[in-house]
Formats: sequence, structure tokens, C-alpha cells
Amino acid sequence: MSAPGERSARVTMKDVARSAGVSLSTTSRALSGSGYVAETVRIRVRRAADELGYVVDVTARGLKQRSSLVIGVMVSDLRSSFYAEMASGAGRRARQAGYTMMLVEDGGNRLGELDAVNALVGLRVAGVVLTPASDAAADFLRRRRVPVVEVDRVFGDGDAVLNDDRAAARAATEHLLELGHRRIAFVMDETEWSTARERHAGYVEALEAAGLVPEPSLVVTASSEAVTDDVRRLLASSADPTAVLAVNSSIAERIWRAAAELGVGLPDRLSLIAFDDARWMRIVEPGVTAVAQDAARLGAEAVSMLIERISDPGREPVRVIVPAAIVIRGSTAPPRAAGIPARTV
Amino acid sequence: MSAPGERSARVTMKDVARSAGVSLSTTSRALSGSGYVAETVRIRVRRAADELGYVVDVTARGLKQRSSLVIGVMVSDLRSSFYAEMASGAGRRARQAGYTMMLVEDGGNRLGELDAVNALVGLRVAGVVLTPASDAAADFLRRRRVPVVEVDRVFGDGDAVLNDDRAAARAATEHLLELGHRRIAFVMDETEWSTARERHAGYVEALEAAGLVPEPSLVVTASSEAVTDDVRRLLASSADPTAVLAVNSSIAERIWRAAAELGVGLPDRLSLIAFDDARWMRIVEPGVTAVAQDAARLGAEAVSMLIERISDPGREPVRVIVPAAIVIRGSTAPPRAAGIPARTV
DNA sequence: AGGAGAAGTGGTATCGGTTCCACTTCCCGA
DNA sequence: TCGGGAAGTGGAACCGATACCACTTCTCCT
Repeated sequence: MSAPGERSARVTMKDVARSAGVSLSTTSRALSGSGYVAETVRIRVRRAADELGYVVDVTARGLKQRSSLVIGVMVSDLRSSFYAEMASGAGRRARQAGYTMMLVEDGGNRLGELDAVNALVGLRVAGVVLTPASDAAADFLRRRRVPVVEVDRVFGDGDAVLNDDRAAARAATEHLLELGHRRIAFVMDETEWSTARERHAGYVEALEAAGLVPEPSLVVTASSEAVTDDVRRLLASSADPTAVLAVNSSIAERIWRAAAELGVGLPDRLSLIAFDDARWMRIVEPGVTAVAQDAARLGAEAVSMLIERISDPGREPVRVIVPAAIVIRGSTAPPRAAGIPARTV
Repeated sequence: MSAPGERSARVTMKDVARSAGVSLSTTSRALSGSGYVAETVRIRVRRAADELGYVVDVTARGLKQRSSLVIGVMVSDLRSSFYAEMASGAGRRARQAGYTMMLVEDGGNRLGELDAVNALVGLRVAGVVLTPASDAAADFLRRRRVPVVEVDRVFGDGDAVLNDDRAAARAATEHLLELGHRRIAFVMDETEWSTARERHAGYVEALEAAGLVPEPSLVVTASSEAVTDDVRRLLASSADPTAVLAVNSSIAERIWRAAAELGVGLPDRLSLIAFDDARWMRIVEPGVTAVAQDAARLGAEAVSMLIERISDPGREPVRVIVPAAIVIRGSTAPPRAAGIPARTV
């Protein structure tokens, strides 16, 4: 344990080599396990490394090998459980594959994105998984030949791992239709992202398949500031929905609150179904019916795809679509007057 | 060595130097901004770097300088909002200070901890912020002279950023005492951690200051498997608490559920106060009174402390205690039969 | 006028590994 | 007996940046 006093702060391969009485080359081979090394020597070197507490300097190794076993993961906001779970899934899969995850947050804006991505390039990561806020980051990376996989939403046409947003939205809408709802609202906040676009498309598909005509007054694009007001207005308006589909959990929360404030009972007067199965939806009464996206799986798949891309930079872009499940809880039920020849519209 | 027509995948300083028509040394000085460089040359070099899309290789720089601007952050589980917010706060502060955050998850166990910490050491991070699950990780790091700051809980006596767990628990208990409660239960799940210990101590302090004798039957150490059963047993037992203090949000959730199942009305028959102000506590009805820990601030403070420690490795260990606030919501109220004859129900 | 020192530039060793290459043994088959 | 190749080892050139040092030119003070 207590070796002769003045041991330098950092144990390098040179120390290990000296201690084991062999050259640097042999030490490197013994530790990395590639190339000829006598079994006895290998054991001796390994033991010396253990005793000295040697840890390989991956930055030095990466410098020489021109690639590191680090992959970058960039998310908009860790405080959102979706991103946190995604990152968690990505990290686990990365570790399984022998990589380390480097996680950075951009503020969900172009500038933060470029900052973060710059840091990753500087670290010479082997590749990057990102939830894009714009096309800037992926472009920047691709221009520098850094493999990229986009998750959850996509700009351009590179590799991506996406939810089956359209099918899930369609299924969610069909669930409401089957319960007898005809006036189904759709509330969203971001139209620039592919997620919102796809979900809206699924909603429209389901309505049309049921022979209904989508009504513009039932589709609300809430400005992120005034979502609550917009929701309140919708519920009080003549559009008079009996059910509402929320494009994400944050919107769902606003609707939940607005309903409580306005005394609109769930599910009696309004059915609610949400994208993103947030924790609170399981706890409140009634529970909120939700489209459960497997965020951790999304992250894991993305890492796997990235690793494949790293080993084969030339292949065609790949898209993986991860199916989502609908978890039915108490917030969806037949409309009050369904079945009975209701007021005609 | 350099073939004219061949563009290498990566732009290095050499390319910038050639393009600007100056030496490597001058290029380095022009880009890093230290040392003498003529203004005109500096501009020329900077422009060349921009045009070529040069990004400094921080691994090479770190190798030479023996320190990197990367700090490691290790948390148990990103899916928990406390850790996620902590990491988010740490990342922001790190970025402000010019560092990049490297985030790793350990599985909350000794082995995962050591794995993760090993990866960080290999990356030659400048220091590590961690929420320890045991003393293993911090020991490992300190033995290798890597600066460490522990967050939220602490083993041993190094630098740490902690909640004011004791004072917060005391205040929470006092809040219940002021409402008139006398039979106050305390439910926890982990006794090994300093958090649980401190919170329990604060609870006892408050009781004793009020002249009450802490009753062992009111303190439940729930095994993590059977928390729900334990809680159910407590509520049904002769211990008959009128209020309960939950050591964390996960325990609080179990209590919430158990109360709902058993038909124990909140706050009429039982008051609930929880550590950790989870999102759902704001959404459910009644809202859950909670001790709000500022996790993001905890992370930010830890990073600041770490940076100070990096620049002064010799100074005495420091502890920062971050105060917590109590957010009063609907789940706490006077006990039914307390003091003033309540409204007849 | 002479010299100190500031301003500016380039050469080169170095950080901690990996890897190519040269070199020595030793074994085995022809 | 000899040649060839496998087994094993060490030397040294990198990877991309930094920083020390040597060197030149120019300014300014005594």
C-alpha cells in the first residue's frame, strides 16, 4: 500500500512498466490484450497495474487512436422526465456497449445547441445522440463527419429513432371515438417539431376514417405563454368539445388545471387523453389516460443505432419507429349524452 | 507528409497554421489568447480557423496541460426528478464557469459506483460531484487525488453540499405541532444515508422541544419492498397517528395511495407532509404540503465548491448547508378533535 | 551611442498512450 | 545442418496541442 513516499499524483503506464520490469510497449500490450505477450508477463503487469491503482488515460489513448469510447447525448432540458428517462436509457445502453455517455443540455434554443455541440466535437466523441431543437446542431456535426442520431423528432433526413406518433395519435383518437365522442379537440403548442405534426396527422386520420370532418375550431395551437388561457377559452367556447387530446404532458397539466378551475368534471363532462405518461397521471384521481412513450427505450435504441453508424459510416440513413402503448385510466369515458339520441349537431 | 489534394476528416491546428501562413506556436497563441501575437496576425489566424471549421481538441490540450475543463457528475438515477434537477443545476453552473459536465449514472450500488468513477478517472476529469451511495466512490477518487464534492448526503468528512435536513424536518414537525397534532408518525426507508438520519433527528428535536416523548411505534423504517404494506399497517394500527412525515417523495406517494385505498381522508383524518416537492404534489387534490429542496441549487453550489477546491486542493473541507422551504398545501390541517371543537362532520 | 527590454515569431520537447518495425530466441520440418 | 516462421520484446515515431526557450527587430532611456 504505502509505497516509497514521493509517488506522483498520477500513475502512468511508465510507472507500471518500471514496476513490472518490462518496456512500455509490452505493458501496453499486456493491458490492452492485443499482440504477443507471454502469459506470465501479462499477469505480472496486470498485478503491478492493480497495485499502483493504474487507470488508463482515455484522452491519451483517444489522441493516438483518433477515436474515443465516449458518445455525446444532448437533450433540451433534463428536468423534463421524458428527456431524463431518455438519457438514462441511452446511458445504460452505452455502458453495456463499453461506451461512456457525455450528457449536455442545450437550453432548447439554437445558440445553446451550437455551444453544446461544439463542446462535444472538442471532446472528440465518437458520435452524438440528440433531441434536436433545430437543424443547426445536426448540420454542424455532419459537416465535421461526426455520426449523429436524432431522437423523438427529426430535422432533415439522417438517422433517427422516433415514436410512432401518428399511429399513437390515431389510436388515441379512435379510443375516444369508440367511447362515443364526436367533438374531440386537439391541443398543441409547438408546430415546428415533427412530433406535433405527426400527432396532429394521426388525429386527423382517425377522424376522417370515422367519416368525420376535422373542425378547425377544435384544434388549438396554444402559444407557450398563454396555454392556460387558450385552454380555458376552448372549454368555455361554442366549440364545446366532449373530449380533448393533449399533445404532451405539459399541455395536459394545463388542461387538468383549467378543468378543475372551471368546474369541468373529468371524465363526466370532458374526457382527457395525453401524450407522455407522466408520473402524476398515475396518482391523480381520476388517473389520466395516456400514450406511454418508452423514453428509455428510445434512448437505448438511439445509442445502438449510433454505434452501428460509427462502425459503418457509409450506410443508408435508418429510421426506427418505436411503438407506443395507450394506458387507459379514469379520465376517459363515454360522453354524458352518448348513445341516447343526443342533441343533433 | 501532407498530400495536397487529400482533405483529412479532422481539421487540426496544423491546417490552420498552414492556411494562415504562420507557425504552430503562433497559431496556438493566437487562438488561446495568451502570449504575444500581433493583432493583424491574430485576426488572420482566427479567420482561418473559422473558415476551416476548426475546433480545438480538448483531449490533446488536456493531455499537455494535465487538466481538463470537464467535471464529472455522478447520480444514482436520472429518472428521479431530484437527481435530474440536481444534474441540471450542476450542468448550468459548470457551463457558466467554462466547464463541460460529464454525467454518469451508477445504479445506486457500490459496484456501479466504482465502474462509473473509474470511467471518470480515465477521462481525467478535473473533479467530481457525486451523490454517494457508499463511501467507496469518494475514497477511490480521493486516493487518486481527484477533487470530490458530495451532494445531498455525505460519507466521511470531505467537502459537501447538503440540505438543512435537520432544520427542515424540525420545521415540518413544528408545523404539525402548531396545527395541534400530537401523534405524528415518521416514515423512512433508508437509514444508512445521512439524509434520513438528519431528518429523523430534526423530527425528534421538535417533539422534545414541545415536551413530547418520541414514540418508537410512530417511527416506521419501511423495507423498500414492502413500504405500502408497512404504511397500511401503520395507518391501521393502534399507534393511530393523526399526521405523518414522509422522508421522501417516494414514501409520500405510497402513503398517499395507502390512504386512498383505506379511505383515510386527507387532511381530515390524516395530515401528510413530505420531503421533496415532487411535481404531482402540486397537481393532486388536496395538494401535498412539502419540504421543497432546491435540487438545482444544490447541484450548482456543488459545482462552485468543486471549482474552488480544484484551485486550492489544500484548504480545509467545507460544508455548505442549503436551507429548504416548506410549501404549505391542503394536505395538512388541524386534527379532527384538536383544540377548537371542529365543525361537525 | 549603447544596451536593456518589449514585441513578436518559430523550433522543439513534452503530455500518456498505441503501434509499426526491428530484433532475438526457439522450435520444427526439410 | 540450415532456413523459416512463430513467439516475445523493446525502440521510437506518432496523435494534437502547449509552453519553454532562442532568436530577431525595434523602441526608448541614460
